[in-house]
Amino acid sequence: MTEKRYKDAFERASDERKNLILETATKEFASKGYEKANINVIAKNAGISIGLMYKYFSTKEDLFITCVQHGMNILDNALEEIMMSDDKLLIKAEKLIRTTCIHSKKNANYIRLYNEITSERNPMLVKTIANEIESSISKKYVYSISSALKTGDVRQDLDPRLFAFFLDDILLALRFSYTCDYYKERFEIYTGVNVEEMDEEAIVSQLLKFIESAFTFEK
Amino acid sequence: MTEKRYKDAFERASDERKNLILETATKEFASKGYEKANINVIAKNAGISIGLMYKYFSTKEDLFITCVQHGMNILDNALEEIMMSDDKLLIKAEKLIRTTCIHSKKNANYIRLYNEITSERNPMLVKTIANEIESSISKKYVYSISSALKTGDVRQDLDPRLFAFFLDDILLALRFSYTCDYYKERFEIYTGVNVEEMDEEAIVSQLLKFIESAFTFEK
Amino acid sequence: MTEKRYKDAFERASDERKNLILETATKEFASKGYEKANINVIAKNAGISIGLMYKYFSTKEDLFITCVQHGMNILDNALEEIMMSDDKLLIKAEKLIRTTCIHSKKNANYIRLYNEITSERNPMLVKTIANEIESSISKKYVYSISSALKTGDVRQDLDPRLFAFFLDDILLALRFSYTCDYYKERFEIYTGVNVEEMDEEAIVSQLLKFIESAFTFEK
Amino acid sequence: MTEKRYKDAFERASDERKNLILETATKEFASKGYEKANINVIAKNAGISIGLMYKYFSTKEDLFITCVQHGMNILDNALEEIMMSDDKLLIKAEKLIRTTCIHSKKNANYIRLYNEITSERNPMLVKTIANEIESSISKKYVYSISSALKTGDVRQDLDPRLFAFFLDDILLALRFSYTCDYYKERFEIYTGVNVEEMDEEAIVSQLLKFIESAFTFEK
DNA sequence: GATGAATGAGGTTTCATTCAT
DNA sequence: GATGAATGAAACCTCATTCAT
Repeated sequence: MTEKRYKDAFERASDERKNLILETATKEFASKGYEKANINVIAKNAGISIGLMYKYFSTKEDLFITCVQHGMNILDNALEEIMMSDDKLLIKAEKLIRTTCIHSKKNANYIRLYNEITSERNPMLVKTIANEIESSISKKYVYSISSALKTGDVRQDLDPRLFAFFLDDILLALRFSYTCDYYKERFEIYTGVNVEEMDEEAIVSQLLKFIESAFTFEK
Repeated sequence: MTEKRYKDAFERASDERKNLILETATKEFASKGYEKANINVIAKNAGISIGLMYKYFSTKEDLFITCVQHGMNILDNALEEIMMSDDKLLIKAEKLIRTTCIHSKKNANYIRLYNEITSERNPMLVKTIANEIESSISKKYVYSISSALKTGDVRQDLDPRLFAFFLDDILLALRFSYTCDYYKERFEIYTGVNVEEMDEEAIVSQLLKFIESAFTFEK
Repeated sequence: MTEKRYKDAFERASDERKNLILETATKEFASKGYEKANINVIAKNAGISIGLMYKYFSTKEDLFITCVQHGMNILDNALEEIMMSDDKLLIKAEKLIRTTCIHSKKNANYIRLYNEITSERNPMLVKTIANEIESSISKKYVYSISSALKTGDVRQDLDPRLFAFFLDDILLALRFSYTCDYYKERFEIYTGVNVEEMDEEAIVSQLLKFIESAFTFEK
Repeated sequence: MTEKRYKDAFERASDERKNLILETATKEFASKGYEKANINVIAKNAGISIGLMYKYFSTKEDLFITCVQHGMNILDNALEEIMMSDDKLLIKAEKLIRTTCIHSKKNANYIRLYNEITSERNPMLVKTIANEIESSISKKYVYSISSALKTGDVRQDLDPRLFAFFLDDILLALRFSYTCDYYKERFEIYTGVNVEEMDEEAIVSQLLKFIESAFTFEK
């Protein structure tokens, strides 16, 4: 489903090499940003020649996109299990929040790439990437909420798609708050505490309250 | 309070010129991104020489920051009135949502700059900017929620700062959904409808439900 | 005799202003070098507008040359008295050395300009400046040595002009050693001591020996 | 011992190319001066792209310093043989003078760079370069004079380091007189004759007299 | 498959000088 | 006499991409 942006030669490379290249590139893109990241530097740090790099990826953009897709898969797998379970919505929500926190800390660089993509201007590219990244997750959200609607576990006057959207807005901001300098500072400004020093339980419990009420209350 | 990033010469320029420069620059930054924006092009489009541009701003970065600050002031003013009123929290929330929608459409380019800043890597700069942008708004939120806490208008077990944070997360995503290509696509993926074609009332009413419940429900 | 490189308007300015401009400019040229010195900065530091600066001097070069000429006059006056006295050559030499040391410390910036001129590439300009600077001094040297030749105070087989040249070579190096970073370091490398910390008497006495022998010994 | 200012890639280039680049650059620096020299022009004249130039040298400054070091090595080699011989001091002196004249004519551009360095303002850089250039030569001088002191070939009351300094002052001025416009003019003003047309023997014999006396005479 | 030398367009920034007021 | 806003050419340096080996 996701369009591949690497050449066949990359597929033929050893897993070790593939991972090394992707990790090295992700690190560079995450720390410098797309424009300032340097493909020649990435190649050197990954221990391959620039020529070989271009045997693997046609352009800088393709390398970047491949990194993004790779990160997206990791996130998707982490959520897959949670969302496909038979748990009630609020149980899922709690798992979702905890997983979001843990995953964001562990895969900080991929989240940073995600934020980077977010300000990309190439409309065609953006459309493609957004679909690759968001479709899968949004479907899981909407599916779970719709199921809860049918079982009467949530208020009946909610629009599942918009509520899924609002929910993800908060989780998205949380992810960025754990990983991107600007959002980290924003988090501290709002809460008065540095994310890294904040008690994770406080976030979980408060956010759970916020969501639980939002989804279940009905006048 | 916000540190100025323009030179005295810029202050001495006519209001007309100041606005033209800021608007031209904002347009360029918003459409190309910081790195790809071209100062020479901005100067030409603003009808001044590049030399004069550098009499007004020491660096490309300073010009960018000044644009961001300018956009932030506009947003801040728009919210000032709402947040400082005596309205109850939910009335404020409704006004807030509507204003966010309207303002985002009208000042799309400034919101785009905001998103751009968000992926900046210079930690010092980011810290400064984040404070300039977020402090004022966050204080308004927290103040309003805290007031509502005292008057008993909202549930007593909420943490005003975290709830303010969650609230702004959604409004932030909404702003970006109106203005940035990636978020536009994301919005459509979630809701099935293009933001520009969506009935604004649907957003307002659903988001209001979401917020109202989140803030007022208590087991 | 020295061609003036300032405009009439400069002459009409008050002495205070003239001195301030020349000193400010000399300082800038001495510390940054001709190319990197900034006329706009000089004007600002001298408390006049750049427009007025150009009413006083047609070009940056003219301002520079005027500074050089000014410094040269100061040096020339310091030597005038010594060289025109009736003292014997070696007495003159001693006074010359001492004066060179003192003057160099006091007028460091002018000496630095002198060194700067020395690497100028405009052949016409160089010719003019060299004549303005060197003619007067060289004549004094040659005259003094020639006199000493006639009175039999020095060896009869010396060429007064070449010996004057050799003598000035050393004094020139001494001047630069007191004022220019490179020559300061060179001095320390040769002598093992920083010029500023060296006992001036050591220099005087050794150089006097050097010169005395050179001029008076004959097989 | 001298710190290298070129990148590894430069070392890997062919000797022919290395020489061509250094000579082309030296020519440009010598004729225009450091500031006005144009790297793009140097690259073009050396027949390589500007990009490759920057693969060889990180900055304009590094290219310049490398040229200076290269010139210094040539000079150092020329003096090595003379100074390390068993000749008596005055024999060495004669060879030194002749070699200085010949070398200066043949390597005029390198001497010009030397003069250029002399007015550099970066104190750190100047210190480094001065040591790279002067240490080797000064040691040779001081060693030779000290030896002569022990064998009783020179006056016993001289300070070998200061006398070495005075000696080099004159040779330095001679080098510049052969190569730099300003010093050429100065030479002519002092001697009445253009350096290029002057009988080299006159210089050698007079300077030898000057030095011989200075070093051997004792009251 | 793998290398890395080579390219060159393009962008930020500086500053001497002009000129209308 | 005095101002300072305005100009714009020019230079250093970066880096994605190619291609011969």
